[in-house]
Amino acid sequence: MESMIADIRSFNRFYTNILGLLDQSLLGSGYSLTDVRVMLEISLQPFSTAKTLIHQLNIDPSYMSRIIKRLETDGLLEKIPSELDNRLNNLKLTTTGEALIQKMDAKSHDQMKKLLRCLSEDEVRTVVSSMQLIKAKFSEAFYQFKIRDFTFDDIDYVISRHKILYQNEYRLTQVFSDHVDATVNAFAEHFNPERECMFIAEMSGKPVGSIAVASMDDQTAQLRFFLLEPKARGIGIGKKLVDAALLFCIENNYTSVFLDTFSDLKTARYLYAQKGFEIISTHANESWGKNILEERWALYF
Amino acid sequence: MESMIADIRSFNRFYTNILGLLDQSLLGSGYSLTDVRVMLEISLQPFSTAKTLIHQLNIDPSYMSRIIKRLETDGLLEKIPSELDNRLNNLKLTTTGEALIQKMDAKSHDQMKKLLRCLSEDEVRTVVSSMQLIKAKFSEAFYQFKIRDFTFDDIDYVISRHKILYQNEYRLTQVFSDHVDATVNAFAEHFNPERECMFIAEMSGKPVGSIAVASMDDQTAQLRFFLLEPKARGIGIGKKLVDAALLFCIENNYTSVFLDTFSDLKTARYLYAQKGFEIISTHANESWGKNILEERWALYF
DNA sequence: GTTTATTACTGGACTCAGTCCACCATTTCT
DNA sequence: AGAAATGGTGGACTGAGTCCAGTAATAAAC
Repeated sequence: MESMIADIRSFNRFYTNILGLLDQSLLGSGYSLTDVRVMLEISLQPFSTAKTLIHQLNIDPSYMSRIIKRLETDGLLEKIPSELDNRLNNLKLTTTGEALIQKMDAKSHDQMKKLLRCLSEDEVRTVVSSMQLIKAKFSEAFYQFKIRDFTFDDIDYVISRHKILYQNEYRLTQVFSDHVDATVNAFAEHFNPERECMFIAEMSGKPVGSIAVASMDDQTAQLRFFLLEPKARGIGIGKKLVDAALLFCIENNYTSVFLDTFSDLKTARYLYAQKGFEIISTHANESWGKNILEERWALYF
Repeated sequence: MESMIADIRSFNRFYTNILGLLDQSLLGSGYSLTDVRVMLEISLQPFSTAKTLIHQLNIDPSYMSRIIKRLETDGLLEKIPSELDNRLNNLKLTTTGEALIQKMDAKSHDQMKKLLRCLSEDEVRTVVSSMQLIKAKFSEAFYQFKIRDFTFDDIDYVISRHKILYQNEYRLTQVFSDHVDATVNAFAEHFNPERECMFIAEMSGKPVGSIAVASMDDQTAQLRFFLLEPKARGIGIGKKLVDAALLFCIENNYTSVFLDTFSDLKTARYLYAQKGFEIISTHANESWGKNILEERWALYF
């Protein structure tokens, strides 16, 4: 065991060097790693506020204020005063900002591609699966998360976090809040344990996410209330939640599942696409906030 | 391929966080990561000079000067004026300095151990082997390795690195150093290119390892001077060196090969056993250091 | 054997990233 | 309504690291 720990520490030193070399791609852009992380986060979740970024990226509030100010004067992002709370400013990259992020992302992607040019596709595949194993085990070691059935005590969590996270991240209106209140409560009230389910993701004993399967008819299920706390993102929990829900659908002989989401939720949309979902209809919904493009995704087993 | 690159980059972001958390073990020590890297390097290679550190760790000369000065006034290292060149100062950690490094190393080790406590030994084993795979493939991608015949210019490298590495890693005495000096020089002097060979492993053009085949008689060869720099370990180069040496033995009609090693060299011993070597005799040798159990391994074709 | 160039190192002045603290405006709690 | 909490901001500061201009010692050139 001792020698394995030494091996892991040796890998850490090795990988520190690798990451150091890779970070040099940002050099010369005039923006620090932190600046880029901020822009990336805003790009992934438009209508973030300074607050959410401070927590997600673990940056000093004062420093964040300065970064945002600088990026704003550089024309890379714009502040949109929140209608719900005058202290808040929703943040959104300008087209210039998006373009810069895209350019950096492409550059970093190319750099990695170039690095891997001397490895065969099969070799890269083994590397990727090794990385996934490490990520999974380390997430487990660091955070201890699990997915469990919900209890009625979780309803409050699901409602309040849904409201807060969506409001903060996507600047949705009170109409959306009321909608969440109503639908979650209705779901819980008419809950049919034979045909429906709700799962809660826990990280170190605290709920950090949710997903539900609601029965539409004998053949058709709907995924609902899919939520993941920012701090729990990017370690495969979202995927596991969706997997658990889809497994439930298959086991219960549903032949199709659909879900409603909107175009800003990029990570979630990527996950749906990966699972085989396809967009079957879209429509603008202005009552939940400005410029919301609702989408209905469906998957047929 | 594109999505695999995305996966790798996702792993990089994840692992950046992990490493960030781990680095916090240094916090509160009053020394920066750079300070520690400097001390570690001096600890591994005593009598380094500022010059060598500047190149090895890629630190600004002026900054290095300041770091050294600070560590000196803190009583962690001492400057020993070089007798050959008055501009040079040889650097050596004081016992306080060594103790500090040891303490930090132990702390870092414990931290990792604690982190892994919720994983089974088997799980850790899979993590370690995944890491080794990544290290091997990335090393291949980042650095270019090759194994080549030695030239007489390599003799100095083989002697000096043998001394330094064995002294650092196994606390061997001056007697061992002298022995290396004598045997390597003797080998080079009486070198018979028809029946003997020495291979050098190179990483990005710099020697990182060696192995030699010495002729004992028509039938019997001896493996000698097997060495691999720490940074080049764990990526299959040692195996390649031994393979090259054994191939040479077979091609030159030797019927047996033997080698002398000692019981502390666990990784090397594992490699020998894998190749079919067996221990044919052991004896304690106290003149090279404390508690050295010498072993003679042999392989018959 | 003196001049010139190079090397190893050093100190001053500076930049840049990030932190700490005090403060304001707004919102929430009671 | 008043107290407490929240989101955000600017001033002053620290600490890491860089740039440049030296100095002393050594090596090379003529």
